[in-house]
Amino acid sequence: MTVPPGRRERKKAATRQKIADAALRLFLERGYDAVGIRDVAAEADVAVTTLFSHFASKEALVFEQDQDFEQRLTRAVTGRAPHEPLLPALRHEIHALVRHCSADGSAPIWQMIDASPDLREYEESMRLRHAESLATAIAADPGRSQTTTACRTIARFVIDAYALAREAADPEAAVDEIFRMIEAAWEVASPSRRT
Amino acid sequence: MTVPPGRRERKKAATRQKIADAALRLFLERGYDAVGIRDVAAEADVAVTTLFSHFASKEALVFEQDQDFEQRLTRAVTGRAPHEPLLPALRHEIHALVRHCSADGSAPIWQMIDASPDLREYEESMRLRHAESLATAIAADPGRSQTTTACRTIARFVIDAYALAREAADPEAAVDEIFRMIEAAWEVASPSRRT
DNA sequence: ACCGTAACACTAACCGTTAGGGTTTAAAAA
DNA sequence: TTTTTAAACCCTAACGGTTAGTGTTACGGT
Repeated sequence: MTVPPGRRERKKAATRQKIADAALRLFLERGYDAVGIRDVAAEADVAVTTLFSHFASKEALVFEQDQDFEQRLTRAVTGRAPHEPLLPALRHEIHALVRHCSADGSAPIWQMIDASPDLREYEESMRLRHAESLATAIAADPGRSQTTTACRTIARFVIDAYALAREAADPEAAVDEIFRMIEAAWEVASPSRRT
Repeated sequence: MTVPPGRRERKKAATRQKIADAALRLFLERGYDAVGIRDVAAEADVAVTTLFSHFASKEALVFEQDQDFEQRLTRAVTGRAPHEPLLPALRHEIHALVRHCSADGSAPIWQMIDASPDLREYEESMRLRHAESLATAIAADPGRSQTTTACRTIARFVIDAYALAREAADPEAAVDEIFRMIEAAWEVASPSRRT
């Protein structure tokens, strides 16, 4: 699996990128709704069926770069220092993600997403999937004694923090505010510390 | 507005009901995906355009009875006894809602929903809307000093409780467990009580 | 050199949804 | 009552995302 990728895989990746680039360009130029799948395919000079073999849906074209969101979250859990507490690590990661989406040169993209109900809905159900894998990561954390339900709950709360902070007037402050609430929730879910 | 509804409105309501009934019958018989909009319209003996003048989408046909979900939540907040605490009232309501969906004769419906990604996605974005109006209701509660962000956060958490409990092995116990966490989160969001 | 198959193309369709335009009929205005 | 308005309905046709069916090309392993 670590062999240098052959010409075939490179071509495939190039095609995928070509499609994603064409899509993003057209979407930003004319607006998401005003661009059809057939337009994107034509711009990228591929067949419609090819486009759909690379992307599962029109919405997926927009969230192409966002696959690492899930990884970053789970790694914030699994890849942290031995005795580093869980929630501050997650808070730090959410901070970074919020900053990445609001300050970056990717601002017009998020503007477009916020303007389209389809895209917002798609994003939300992405987040739900992310919450599930985050819950799994949390549940697998060594030395935990929380129930499965508690882990899934906290995972959802963390995803909520991201979603709510993005819409807040001061996103960074909102992350901190919500995480204070999450920490409290996490505390009472720990059967280890009795009052 | 309290006048007896005229013939016109009665006919309209009857048509709507006829469509909803036909849809549910076909969906349960053949499965949601296997039934097309044109099938439903034919079964209800109306035109496709008529169907869409009563229901915004195919998914909406399934959640027809579920419009009061939103109202029940906001009323649990706005319509409770003067000094009754907020969260126990919400917990009680969520308990009722969870019971209603899992025990009832509506079990096959929820089975169908859980089996269809489209329907799950639709439900989730419904819940988001519900969370928003719940947040508004909470923010409008007299004697509150929480921030807008805190109110929206708690509203989301409550909706999460519903969603997570429905998927848990013991839904009722899950509601209680999650609400313990929500209560803790709500506590730290209150600037009124200093440690 | 050869074969299996992954990547891509083309056509044609399916399905949810909407626009356009027309008919009936309940209800409000005259 | 008569007239007028408009809501509810119907039909046809289409649009746009998505998929099935069927080939064709060319890379990669043998």
